[in-house]
Amino acid sequence: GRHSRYADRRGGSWAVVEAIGRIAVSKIRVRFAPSPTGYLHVGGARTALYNWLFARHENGDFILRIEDTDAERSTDESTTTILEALRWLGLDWDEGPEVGGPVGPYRQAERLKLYQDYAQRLLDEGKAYYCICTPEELEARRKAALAAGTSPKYDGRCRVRGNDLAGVGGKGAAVRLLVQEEGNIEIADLVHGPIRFEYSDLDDFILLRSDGMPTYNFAVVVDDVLMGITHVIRGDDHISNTPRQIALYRALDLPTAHFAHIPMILGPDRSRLSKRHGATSVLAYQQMGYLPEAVVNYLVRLGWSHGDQEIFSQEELTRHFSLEKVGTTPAIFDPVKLEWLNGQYIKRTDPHRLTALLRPFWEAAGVSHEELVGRDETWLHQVASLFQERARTLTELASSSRFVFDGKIDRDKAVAQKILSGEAKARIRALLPEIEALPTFTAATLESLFRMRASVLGLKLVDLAQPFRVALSGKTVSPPIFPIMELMGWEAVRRRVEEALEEKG
RNA sequence: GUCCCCAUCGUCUAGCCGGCCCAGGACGCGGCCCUUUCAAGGCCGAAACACGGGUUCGAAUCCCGUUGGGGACGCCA
Repeated sequence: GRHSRYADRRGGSWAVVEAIGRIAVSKIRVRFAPSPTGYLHVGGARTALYNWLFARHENGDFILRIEDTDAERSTDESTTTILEALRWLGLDWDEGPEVGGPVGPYRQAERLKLYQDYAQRLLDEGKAYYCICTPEELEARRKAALAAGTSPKYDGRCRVRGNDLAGVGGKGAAVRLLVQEEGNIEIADLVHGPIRFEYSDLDDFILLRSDGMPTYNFAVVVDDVLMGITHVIRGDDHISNTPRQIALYRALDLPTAHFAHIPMILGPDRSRLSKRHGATSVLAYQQMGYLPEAVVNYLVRLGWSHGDQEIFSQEELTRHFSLEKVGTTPAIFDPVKLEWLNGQYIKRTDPHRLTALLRPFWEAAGVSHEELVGRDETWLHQVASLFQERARTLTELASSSRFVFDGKIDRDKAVAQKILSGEAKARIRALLPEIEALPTFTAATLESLFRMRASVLGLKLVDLAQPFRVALSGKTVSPPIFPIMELMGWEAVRRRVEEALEEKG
């Protein structure tokens, strides 16, 4: 069974025995292994999320590994950003950068010796060989093959030469795996079911580049083995890498991990999600005023479902998540539904947290820092809660509630002209002294005054309230105006209204 | 060119070890209700089993093929 797999594994290799000795043998172990060549995008985030949920559900370990073997493109800044995004989403890792762990280091660039040792072992056993073809030659041959409409596989020309170190020198040569020609490889994929490949479709792929750096496929297998990874959960686009990796497990004589390939997330044009499809960076959603739990909830439902349920708490997610319920169909990222979900989460957020989250967004919307710190907490909560029902993002909430503070307002000129003209202005002027004469300035007293005047004038309440709304907020869209007026206070209300009345047009 | 994956409303999906499905939920869209506006909420509506063959008393569900989409084939990951 799955829980005794480590016992089999112990015979495999000295390093494995050593590494595995340091971790619990019956635990599920999964990993998320981004390459630090950019920000964390929503596709990667969902892969991380599924790994994390699987680990939490199974009471296993979630490991973070940085795949930075491409020195050209990897940056520390990128690593930092990815870690930040994962933290923001609440995906904490049990082992990895910054937290350490028993089978580290967790950055591939710091594990080069390990890969070289394993490559040497394969070389010694005659399962790998040196290749002295230059990248330029290979590139030219590949292009020619593609242009000719034939298979661009490596032809194995260096294979026959043998590992004559005197001739090759080892230096400057790449190391390739000698792939057998007969037989097949079957992936027992936990999402797709069995997938079968022929060895003959594979070529002798490179393990170590001529500069000694490992390639992706090689480093992944060495690390997954040494880190005791039991389940590899990753994107569909890795299916065709899997037979290569399994060939490597076999050459190394080690039991393979379980694989689960999840379908990719596509753009609206059904092609791979990319920058031209708009915001794909996880942290961009933070900046646009999304709640991490909304993003998580949206992402988890892209490819996974639990009956008719749409909204899940984190506890429900870890309780219900299972790979069996992950679908096989690629999903299109729909920002509109994300926005809806975010609105749902904003509505459910308690005012304390909401207010805390809102501060930077209010400042970004033009509320001064002084104004913000000058207001007491309860007042801020009231403003936040008055607007929280109708906002879909924190940005939207902040900008629509900005006018309640003593900041400038952006009056919608067209609307203002229409609503604040003629008779409406006269009504506002007539009402101001009456409001001032009110014994108390509260939402309740304001509303009853407005209702009374409306009935005397033979108008609807809205006809009287609407001009005030526009005068105060600059827009027709806002929460109930009387509570807002109460929060603003009589002085601010009068000043705003008078400013609006003086405006031309 | 070779290999692989996928195929239910516009989108996310339920159903898929066959009958409970003339296909359910959600977003979005349209309408109505509620309402001082906008939202939120409630109710109603339009909207899908890619196509063709089988197997079967019976298929969205199983099999084959076609078409369409996607991925991989790198000294990128």
